[in-house]
Amino acid sequence: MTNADGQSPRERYRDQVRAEIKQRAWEQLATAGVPALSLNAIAKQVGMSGPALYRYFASRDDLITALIRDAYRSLADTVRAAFDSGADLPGLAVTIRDWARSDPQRYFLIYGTPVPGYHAPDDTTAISREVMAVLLKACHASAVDKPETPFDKHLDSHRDWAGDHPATSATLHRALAFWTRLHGVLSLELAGQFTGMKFDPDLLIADEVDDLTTR
Amino acid sequence: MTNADGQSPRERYRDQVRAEIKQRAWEQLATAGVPALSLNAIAKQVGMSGPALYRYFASRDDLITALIRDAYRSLADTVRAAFDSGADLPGLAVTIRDWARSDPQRYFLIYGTPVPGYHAPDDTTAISREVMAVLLKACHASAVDKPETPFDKHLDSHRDWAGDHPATSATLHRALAFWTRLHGVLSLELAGQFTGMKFDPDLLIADEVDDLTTR
DNA sequence: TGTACATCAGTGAACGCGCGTTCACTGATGTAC
DNA sequence: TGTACATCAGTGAACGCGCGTTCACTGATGTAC
Repeated sequence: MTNADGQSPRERYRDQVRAEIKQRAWEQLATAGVPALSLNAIAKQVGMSGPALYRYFASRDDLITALIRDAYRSLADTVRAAFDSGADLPGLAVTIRDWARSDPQRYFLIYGTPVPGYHAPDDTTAISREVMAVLLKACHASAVDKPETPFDKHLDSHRDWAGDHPATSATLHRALAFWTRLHGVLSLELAGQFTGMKFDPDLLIADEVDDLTTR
Repeated sequence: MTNADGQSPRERYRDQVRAEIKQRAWEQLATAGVPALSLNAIAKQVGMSGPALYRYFASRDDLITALIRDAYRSLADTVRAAFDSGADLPGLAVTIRDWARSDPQRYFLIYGTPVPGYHAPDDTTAISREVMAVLLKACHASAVDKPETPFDKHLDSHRDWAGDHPATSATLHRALAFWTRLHGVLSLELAGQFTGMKFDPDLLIADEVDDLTTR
């Protein structure tokens, strides 16, 4: 028997349990970080025995991979939704910052310290490009006349990477700088590196993004 | 008996062994990351039994703390040395990037994903301020006329943090932006986020720093 | 210079722990006639 | 609608592992007279 979703009850149940496992995993991640993520601990929180988890995830790595994928997906959806409802670059910056602050460890799962040897699944780079595509559109919209820099010329010869986007070097440049500047402030903020410095990171981000589209 | 250093032979030996332990720890860190850092594995590499390490470090956390301290110290010394031999902001950027690339995990030990709950020792913030002090000096030297932004005004009321440095808001602002911009590009580069994008991160950094002191 | 003692580096055995994972099995849920 | 069978979620016991850490002890190195 299949219901309206085209899913059998068993499939629905599976998805629900998978979701709950991931939910608990996120909680554990938020409070103790990746290294402390333990399958047995998660199982206990979900209310079942350790081995039962293996019905839903093939291994610990498999679970983490799923979390990474979800993190990317969530970020891409958030950014796209913001853009679609008319957010400009400063707006996108605020959106991304809010998203990151709502779960710092999720942000770091994507952009944090890489584990030597570990390679993220291929499809995450596709989602990553998806985010960049939105940024490119937003940067295209906020065009501004600026003198060309050597880096612009450098991008000129490597533009293929952006795919089918009709992006000028200046647009590419702006998208890259938006990304790196935002990440620079945001990751240091989330890591607590600004503690005691008594300034509002939000204003610095606003200034950095503003500098990109004006001046 | 004490020698010219004011150290007894035993003290000298202790320091040497401590240094070798840390050396092996760095190697392990570089190839497997913090979570995989194991006292027993290090001991084996140094050529002694596991428990012997406890003569030199009180615990695993104690060793990691020492590594963090050394990382900060190394960065501060490197930056100061570069500045003292006349490096300007672009030069400092290159110096820091080289330092980071020579041992990415060391960089991430300082600026990477924070472990929830763990707090770095207090004196590291002092070393951190030391680095910032050099940046402030370098930024002071490369003064440039720019229109005042809202963030400049914001810094105006929180300037105390810089300590005794005679820094204007604009200088503070430039030092902060230098730090966050450099970290933004550098950390994404080291994390491999630019893979396949076919541009030279070095040029982006140069451009970002250049934008700070000109234009 | 030689002897008695104290210091301290390093060993090997052991403890307890929690981890990821496998396996044989039970019992409930769905499917086919 | 009822029965026979297949599917599959979940359990409990068990395995092997490597971890950090403690402890009692040995043997070498330094110190004091």
